Amino acid sequence: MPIPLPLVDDEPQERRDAARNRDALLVAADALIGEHGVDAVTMDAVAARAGVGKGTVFRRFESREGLMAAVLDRSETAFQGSILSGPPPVGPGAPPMERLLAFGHARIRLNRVHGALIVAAGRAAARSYAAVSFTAMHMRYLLRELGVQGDIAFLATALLAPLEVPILEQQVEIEGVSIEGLTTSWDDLVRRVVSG
Amino acid sequence: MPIPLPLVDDEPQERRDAARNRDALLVAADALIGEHGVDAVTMDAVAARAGVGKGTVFRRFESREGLMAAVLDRSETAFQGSILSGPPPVGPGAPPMERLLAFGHARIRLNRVHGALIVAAGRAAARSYAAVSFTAMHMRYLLRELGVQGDIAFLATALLAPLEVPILEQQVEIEGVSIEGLTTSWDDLVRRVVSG
DNA sequence: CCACCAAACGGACCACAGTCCGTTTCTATT
DNA sequence: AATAGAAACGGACTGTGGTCCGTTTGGTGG
Repeated sequence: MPIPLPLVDDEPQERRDAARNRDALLVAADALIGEHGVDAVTMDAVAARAGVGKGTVFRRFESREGLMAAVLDRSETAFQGSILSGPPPVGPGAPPMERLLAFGHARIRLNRVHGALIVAAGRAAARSYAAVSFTAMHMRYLLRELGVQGDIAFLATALLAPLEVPILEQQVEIEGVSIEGLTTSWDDLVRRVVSG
Repeated sequence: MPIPLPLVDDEPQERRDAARNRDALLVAADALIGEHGVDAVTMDAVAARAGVGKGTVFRRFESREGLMAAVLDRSETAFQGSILSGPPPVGPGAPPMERLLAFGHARIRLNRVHGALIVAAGRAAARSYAAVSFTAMHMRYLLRELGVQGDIAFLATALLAPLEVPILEQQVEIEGVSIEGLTTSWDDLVRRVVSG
């Protein structure tokens, strides 16, 4: 009589149909976003495209934000991968200051590309795969490497804040700043904070 | 035959009933927010309370965000007043660095109090009485007074960004930072940026 | 005082996020 | 293979933001 051995896998394990539907929904959402843009994608449409009822969508993803966060997850995971094991200067191997600057540039580019999706994911993004906490953690790590004194956690937040989507949008769309201008200004900010 | 003389007042001037309704709607919204909190206030409820049709609400304020921005406007105008002509150190009279720090503290307090309303006003807040652009302008002015070199506009944005409502909320609600901790950390950030 | 009409009104109507609950499907157990 | 019960399903239903358009009203020129 083999005992179930609840090792790492303590989740009650998803039923086969549930897993299938989750995949189908993510594929459908991804496709619809690609075709019509994030803002035009409705939950009914996603459900219909995946061939499931609407209730199923909400059972799996809680809310529209939750679904968007799940879609976003793929690209965020890739981003994390490039930090953890990608080529320098974003990945390991470059000196901390170079990594820090490169990280910011990458984040700016990514936030410009996925802006609408990130906004649509809202606070659900923070809850799910913890994009927020991962980037903050990495930031704090780099600041520590650089020997920065003071409230590292807050300084990390403060350096990340101007890279947030709404602020980037304000700068680019309304004040007409270019991406290059943005990155060089951010570099300046980083140097001030680090050397301060 | 007197000519209409389109002086400063080039707006076509609001009709009497329209003005009355706009006031009634703002009063109703204010009251409902006070009674039930921002998130529980529906446009139907505001219309009913003001004794007008729903169409009228949207004619006046465009959207829910627009209405919230209009309600918010009062307190933002007061805030601006305290900067332009209030007592130091927020108002004029104190040395720039003191004013800058005091400004941040005031903004943090205000954003904590009006958080939900500010979020509900969303991007409409930026459009309307330009809370965003006013604070940014003031910030730039103070940085210039302090002789800061570099991209003043961006540095102003960067110092303002960690004071934004969602980031403040993240810090306070999730990371459990106290308001005092927040203000002293922000002070540190300011000193780094200014002296950098 | 009247007639005119642009502006404002109001509430039925629509679209979409999110809920509810009776029905179906999976899987563990025998 | 049969069965039971938990989990998942689906789609009708609800609440709310936002639109539309036929009706009313307030200002103006005669």
